[in-house]
Amino acid sequence: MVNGSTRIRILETALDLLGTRGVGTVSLDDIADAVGVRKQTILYWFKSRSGLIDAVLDHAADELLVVVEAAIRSRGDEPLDRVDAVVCAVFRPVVRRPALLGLIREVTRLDESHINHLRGRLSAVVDRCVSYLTSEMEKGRLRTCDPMVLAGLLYSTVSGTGTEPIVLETFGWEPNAAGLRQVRRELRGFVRAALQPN
Amino acid sequence: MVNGSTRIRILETALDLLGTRGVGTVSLDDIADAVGVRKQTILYWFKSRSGLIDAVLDHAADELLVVVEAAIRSRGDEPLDRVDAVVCAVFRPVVRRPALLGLIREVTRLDESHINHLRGRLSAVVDRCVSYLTSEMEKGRLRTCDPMVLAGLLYSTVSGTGTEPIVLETFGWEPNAAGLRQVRRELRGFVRAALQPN
DNA sequence: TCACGTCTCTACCATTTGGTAGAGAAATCT
DNA sequence: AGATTTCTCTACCAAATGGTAGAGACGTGA
Repeated sequence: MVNGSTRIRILETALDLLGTRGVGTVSLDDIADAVGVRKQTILYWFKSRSGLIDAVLDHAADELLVVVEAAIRSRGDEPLDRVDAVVCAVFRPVVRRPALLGLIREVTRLDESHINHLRGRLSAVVDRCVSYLTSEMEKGRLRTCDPMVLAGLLYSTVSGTGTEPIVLETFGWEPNAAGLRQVRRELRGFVRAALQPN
Repeated sequence: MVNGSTRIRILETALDLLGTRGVGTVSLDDIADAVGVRKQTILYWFKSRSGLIDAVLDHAADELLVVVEAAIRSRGDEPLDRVDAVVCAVFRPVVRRPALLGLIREVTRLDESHINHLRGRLSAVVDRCVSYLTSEMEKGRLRTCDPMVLAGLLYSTVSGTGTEPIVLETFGWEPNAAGLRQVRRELRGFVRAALQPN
């Protein structure tokens, strides 16, 4: 069944292009060229540019949810280890698929319908993370603070790390694998130090 | 002298639009409409769209440099207070001018020449921050870690906070002044905890 | 008054955009 | 074999884009 194959290729390519170059600067022709088909092939599989974007957002959400869900379930009882695992999980796309967090960030540029679409997909995991942080704080096993704000801060730190390579090069960061490993190491230390119960 | 007034209005408006909606999704006509002139008036003041963008980047860099420079010089000797002051300084545009950090983030979408342009403007402050962190770490007054990476992490945290409002609403953040104050409070606590010398 | 620089306008252009119409190849079903 | 569905193509369109050409309004100095 050749079915699906083209559709998937379009989705993957669109995710990469939209995520790295921005929703506004990528045309259907750009995506079609990268896939190796004509624009009309894209419009056969997706009813419009907007429909394609929704599908790509879904695709991105799926990819992110899988790794985060796995990380939430992993490891032992110690909350610092567990937070660490989730941070590493969200950090993984920074290395392997820089476009992913970039695309999610792009949601700010889209209209209400796309926003709600993505929000619906992500809210479950977010809620889970927040309520986990809450319960561990109540037990005194994490530094006490606002868990929603903390979760958001953690996310924007990781997300910024992956989506502003150019700005961060100004800080002297090396945009290669070794540099990213170094960043991840420091980030984990940073988060651990920040969450240590008082 | 009416001179300059129109030019400045274009710069300010362009900064807001480009920063909030993204470089790719804002046309000269959009900017002209917002200013209340015709597109050709913009092209009288700036030789092309690309020239306008460079000028806007300069404008943004100026605005950011002023507040950061002031913060670096401020307050006493205690490094945690000083870092706190700089974080607050960079956080201020998040509240008063959300477009500013958004625009700087957009540099990732631009081409080499714009990138180098902005980098040249920002590198001095960045260097200053990094060498300050280095010297305080050597004195054992901050938790020891890689100062370049730390500076970058701090920046991406603040920047993410200001440029991903939509994503962060998913975390339950309130996008109003009170909500932002709360975020800033937590952020400062987070940074302080993370930098405490061991 | 006249010339000149400043500032904004209307009118236009080539290119690119998202999207439509519909035909042709090829597999699949009956 | 004939009919139908799946998939990709060429050809086109109206709208929007960045940019050019050039004229008109306006004040200022000689």
